[in-house]
Amino acid sequence: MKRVSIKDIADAVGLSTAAVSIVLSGKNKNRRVSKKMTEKILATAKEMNYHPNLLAQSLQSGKSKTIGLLVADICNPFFALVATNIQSELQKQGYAVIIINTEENAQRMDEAILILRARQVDGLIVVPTAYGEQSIQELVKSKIPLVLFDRYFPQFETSNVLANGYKAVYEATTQEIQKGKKNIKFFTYKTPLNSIRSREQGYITAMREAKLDDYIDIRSVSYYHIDEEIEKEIASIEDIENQQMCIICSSNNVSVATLKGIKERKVSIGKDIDVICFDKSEVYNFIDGHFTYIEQPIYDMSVKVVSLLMEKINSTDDDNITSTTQMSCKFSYK
Amino acid sequence: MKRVSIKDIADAVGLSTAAVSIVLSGKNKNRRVSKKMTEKILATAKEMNYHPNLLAQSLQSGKSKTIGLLVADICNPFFALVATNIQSELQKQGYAVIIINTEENAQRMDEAILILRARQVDGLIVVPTAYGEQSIQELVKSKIPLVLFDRYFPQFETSNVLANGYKAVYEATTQEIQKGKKNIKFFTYKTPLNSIRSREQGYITAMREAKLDDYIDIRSVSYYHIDEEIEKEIASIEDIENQQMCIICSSNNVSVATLKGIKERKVSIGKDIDVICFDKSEVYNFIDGHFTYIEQPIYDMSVKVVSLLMEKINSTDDDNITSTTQMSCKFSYK
DNA sequence: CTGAAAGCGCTAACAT
DNA sequence: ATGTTAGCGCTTTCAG
Repeated sequence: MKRVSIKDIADAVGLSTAAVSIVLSGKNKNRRVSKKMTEKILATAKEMNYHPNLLAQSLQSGKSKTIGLLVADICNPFFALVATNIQSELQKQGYAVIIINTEENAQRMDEAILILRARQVDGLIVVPTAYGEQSIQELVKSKIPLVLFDRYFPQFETSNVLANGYKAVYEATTQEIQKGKKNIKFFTYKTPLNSIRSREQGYITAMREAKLDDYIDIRSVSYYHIDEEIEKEIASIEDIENQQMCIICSSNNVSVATLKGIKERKVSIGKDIDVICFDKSEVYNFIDGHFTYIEQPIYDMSVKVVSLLMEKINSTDDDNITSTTQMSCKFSYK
Repeated sequence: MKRVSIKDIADAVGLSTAAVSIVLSGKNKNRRVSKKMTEKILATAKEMNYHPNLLAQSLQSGKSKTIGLLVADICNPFFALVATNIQSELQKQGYAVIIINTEENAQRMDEAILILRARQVDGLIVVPTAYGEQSIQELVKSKIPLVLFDRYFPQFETSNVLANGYKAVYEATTQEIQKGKKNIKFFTYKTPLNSIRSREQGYITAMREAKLDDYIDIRSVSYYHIDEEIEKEIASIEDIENQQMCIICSSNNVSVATLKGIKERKVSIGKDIDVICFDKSEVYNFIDGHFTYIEQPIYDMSVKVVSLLMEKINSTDDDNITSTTQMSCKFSYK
């Protein structure tokens, strides 16, 4: 069961490999090869069950038609959906995707970058991990087409696609304030990531603008124990049902943990307490009561990041214009 | 910013590309190259920031060190976790993974296979879609190293790794019967996939063995509307709280839909009604009451499928021994 | 209109 | 101990 190459076909039809290549790659617009021969080549190619070797094509063209996708945590449903969208979008354009899970670990990100560069990927989409500035700087210097997703480091000139979490949380907070709430807390986890931090800033700014500085209350737990620690935070709130309280959550895992914690307290969400969640989750269907959640435009963001990357890959000159696209979140009510 | 090749280094140190290749690929055990030169090569390689081109290596070796992973539905948390495990396992062995989501669509599976073969993948792990027997047959004929995961077609000689859903559901059903339950229903969706069907068989067999043929009640809904239709089924059950009923679910999406449906009915799970779920889900944390769920050994299955594939890839002769590994599920109680 | 030859980066086999 | 050569499969000159 030997692989059949262009040479085998050339031998079979009695032409050169060049002629066969031209025909099979559809570059015979200008009739370099006669119609008769074209047909014969096509026929024997089919007959011999020819399949082009993309590796060989890549080696000669210098383009692997492969994109590397580095994701911080592929089991997070948000990133899982993003990865799916990106993959399907790139596939349409003839690109394959190698996805690597960096597990929020800068060292694993370094390894992954090495692996992908060795494989001559044409570009990279990266959800950087915390403390990954080193690797990102390397990538920037290397001039490889690169777009960051969800997070970025302002000190480097990269192109970035993100949801505007600042604005979303700012608006959510303001809305609560206008409803008359004052006791508004922000639940988050400890991280330097600007995606999360800017959501926090949205909260702080809204509170300050409303002169509610004294009410600002940010509970920040360890990333590795979000569930337990968030639940502990909630358990520790006294008289929770009579506080006219609102809890704003900085991320999907914090949201789920918060909902779980509140469930234990037997308070009615939307009546005794307001909650504003980040990202959509299947568990919302199992919550009694009503609340607002902030949805990132996952599909649009995925499409955007791919189109940006394609622009970079296809731009001949290396002006390398960078841009940061902030996309608006949507509010939903459950 | 040209890529530096082995030739550049050869020129720099004044040796042949072959010498450089031997040193850089660590094949200098037998001192082909002098110690002095070895060091010089290593040094200039580092200095010139050399990185090997795996594409070129692949072309010449005929091994791409890449595995294709076809998954029927990557957004299903079960497969998401499987994909993550497989990827990380293969990465340890120096393989990259190209994951393609076939969306339970046989045609997309065909396309994916073409793409992956063109890229010369060394092997394939496939979660076949329903009605995908054609493509699987092609793959079998092609002799490319292949292992199926979660589902298979008995008519083809493939190696398969699956959870023993038959046994799990058989035991679960039997357990319920021993508890004195008779009114045991099986909720599933319409599909020819043997993974799901064999779970159903486990239910049927257990019921028959207990002479409960008359109680056999299988509700089978459309795959594309599991949520609505399952909920409708549950809504249609009269006097649900006094039936001493048990519902066994055939899959994770059916389980979640069932739990949701039951929630609407305000019956107490574990008291008024028993439920047995398939796969673990985050939503279980939000369910009041207690129930049993069946967990597939995801990690072990992932490791197994990788090791099987590696065996095939590394086996020189083409005896191509096929095997079906059925792994036991675990029962958990919530 | 067609074919020959070179070369992408690498390594295995064959010289020196 | 080191170099040379050929070739993996493909495309792109360039020369008929």
